[in-house]
Amino acid sequence: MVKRSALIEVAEAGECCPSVLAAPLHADEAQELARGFSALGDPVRLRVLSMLAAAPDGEICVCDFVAPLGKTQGTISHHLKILGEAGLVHGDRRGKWVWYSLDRARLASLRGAIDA
Amino acid sequence: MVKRSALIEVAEAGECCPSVLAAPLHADEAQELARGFSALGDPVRLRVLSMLAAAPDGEICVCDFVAPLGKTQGTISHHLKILGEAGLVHGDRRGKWVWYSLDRARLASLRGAIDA
DNA sequence: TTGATGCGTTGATAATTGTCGATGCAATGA
DNA sequence: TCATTGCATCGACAATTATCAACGCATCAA
Repeated sequence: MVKRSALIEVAEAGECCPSVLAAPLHADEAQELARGFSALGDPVRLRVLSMLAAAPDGEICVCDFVAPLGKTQGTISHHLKILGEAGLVHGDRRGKWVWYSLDRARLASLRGAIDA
Repeated sequence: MVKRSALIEVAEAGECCPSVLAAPLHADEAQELARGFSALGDPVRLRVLSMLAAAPDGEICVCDFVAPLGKTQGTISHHLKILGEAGLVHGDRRGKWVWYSLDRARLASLRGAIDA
């Protein structure tokens, strides 16, 4: 797909961001949205997001999710990967640690899809 | 539930409806929210909701989902049940037909859970 | 260099889920 | 009454998923 200017992309917002309430969704649009909402459809991942939202510095390292969520490190890593693939979080490696932060714009995008 | 001013409702947001962004979610709150978002995490169900949102009369009978969505009647019924259990749709039987309608308040509630 | 620590990945397993075909039930009309 | 139609449910199956233990890799400190 050809990359165009940001302005044009914004002007095409109605085309790029499908909405559940605006008009009947096509199969591919629904597939894309469903991927996003599926990422929200797990209690562990919702708690990850809420912890990130409440973090004073806006970021939390993987090791600090383990104890509060009561899951093994491998499981936490698995959920962070799913959230990352959905564009909801981003990881930043600094030395031994990887700090994750919330992508509020992506969350707002999903919210917009079910907005009146 | 008593209706109060918007300011007070904002102040009490953490008590009445769990929010992902307000404060770290507890396991049971996350479980409840995850059930809602899981219902949104399937392309067929999203298309059901979008069809209902676009329906002129605000309701559609089960048989009218089958052809557009390309699924069997049993499968459609299955998805409608999941949406119903999540509180997102309601069915109303009239004679042989069951007419489903969208619960916009419930959808707004889920939207509010990921609202800034 | 060696040992320890944080993190991602892999393999395995149990549970859940999406789908279909078949069946059963209720309501309608002949 | 009987046949038909619309819908929910059941049984079965394949695919996905959540979880853990174990492993490998990278980084840091001694």
